[in-house]
Amino acid sequence: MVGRQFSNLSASIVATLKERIIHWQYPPEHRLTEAELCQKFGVSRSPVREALRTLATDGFLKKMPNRGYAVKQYNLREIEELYEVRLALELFVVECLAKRGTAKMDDIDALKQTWTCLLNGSSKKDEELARLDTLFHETLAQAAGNKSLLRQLRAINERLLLFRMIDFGKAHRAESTCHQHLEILKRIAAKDISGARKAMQRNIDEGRKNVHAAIKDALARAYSF
Amino acid sequence: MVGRQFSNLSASIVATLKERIIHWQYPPEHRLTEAELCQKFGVSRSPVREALRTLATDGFLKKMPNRGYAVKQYNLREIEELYEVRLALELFVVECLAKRGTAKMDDIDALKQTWTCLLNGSSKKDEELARLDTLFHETLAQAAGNKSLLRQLRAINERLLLFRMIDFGKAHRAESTCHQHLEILKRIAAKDISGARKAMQRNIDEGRKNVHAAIKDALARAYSF
DNA sequence: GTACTCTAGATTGTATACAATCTTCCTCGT
DNA sequence: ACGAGGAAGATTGTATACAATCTAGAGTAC
Repeated sequence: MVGRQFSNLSASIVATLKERIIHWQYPPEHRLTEAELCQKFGVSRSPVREALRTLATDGFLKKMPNRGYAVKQYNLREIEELYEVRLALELFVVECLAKRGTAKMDDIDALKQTWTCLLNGSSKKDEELARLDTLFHETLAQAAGNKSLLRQLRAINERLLLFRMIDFGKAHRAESTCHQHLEILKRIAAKDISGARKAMQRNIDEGRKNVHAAIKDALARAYSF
Repeated sequence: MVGRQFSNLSASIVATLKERIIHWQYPPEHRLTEAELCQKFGVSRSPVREALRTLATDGFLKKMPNRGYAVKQYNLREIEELYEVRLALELFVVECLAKRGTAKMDDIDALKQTWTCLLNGSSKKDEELARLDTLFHETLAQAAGNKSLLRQLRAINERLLLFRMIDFGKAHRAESTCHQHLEILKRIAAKDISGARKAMQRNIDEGRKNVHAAIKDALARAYSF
């Protein structure tokens, strides 16, 4: 939270808690009550209530009637579902882009450059790589020009970040991701719709498979408190 | 709001306002302030605040900093975007169903029966038809077994209801909708993936086109106060 | 030992009061 | 006539108090 300022306490609390949840600083199913957070943040219940409500609708917390909120523990099935929604949206995105052809190609050229560099040695840290990967997919969505779709994709990616960060801990992932991303860009430029879709599907499916394993690691780690 | 009970005032206010907005009982861009709603509903600011916030994140209201909230007026582009997201999600749904084949076919058989009946004369009122159409698409999504996707689709459809109700005012739409829906079901049953996708695309595209015209009607009507 | 009841605490839902900020419009000076 | 400045009102953000409901655990009867 260094540097960033928020207009109200509620937004600040949302950002702080989201950050903590994404970095696994709470055990799964950890309970959060209004009173407790009021104390810790030194504010009244009003902003805390708003923050909890927001986090629940965003899928980071779940509400337990009369028992407060708890950090939502996604199970394998739910994560698969999120990946499926992502797949549905992103297949549509690459189809749009491949159809359209040359419009807005400057963004896409920039992506090509970034990921070519990444392939040629310039290694990055895990978290940075996860960030660039997210940026890749969101840039494509942005180029497709549908703000509503972009917003939904961002919401999903934010939730999946919890697991993707673990995924990118594996070094070998970096190289294959580069190849996959460049393949997607190539197919789009060539207006090869079905090829672009298949390339995107491969990319997302590999992520999904790796996350499968990563989740087990993560859960093991999380429960080892 | 007859019959339905809500656990808290906030939920009740959300439902009431949503209903009113969907039925065009507010002029576009109509402003809603906390104080005003407190008076009208006879409650305090706390539940009203929560309700307004919820409606804003659901896309029914937009927040204007320091100037309260206003009924969101969607422009053509934004509606197109919502239709695109719907298309992306629903193409994925029919692809899943067509791949899977026979599982969960009881739901789909029920749909086939409903829409065959509708084709053979049993005419319905506009609002009922819009409801059945929504149900058709949501049943397919449910059959695909992805709760997250279903939730997103519902959120989108709820917003589009504002325009779809006008669309279904046209009588000729009913018959062609029946044919399209039955075609989709047939292709799914035949495991014809690309055929099912195309049929779904035709169905959604026709809706989109009609809504284009409907919006102009709606806006003309709404602004004629 | 088990099941039932009742109470104390926990927790949220709602109302209200106060503070801070922004908007708007009026006034005053040029 | 026109723009700057300021004051009153509108509006939200935050804190706090009270009410209602649910949970959980202790104690008791059998």
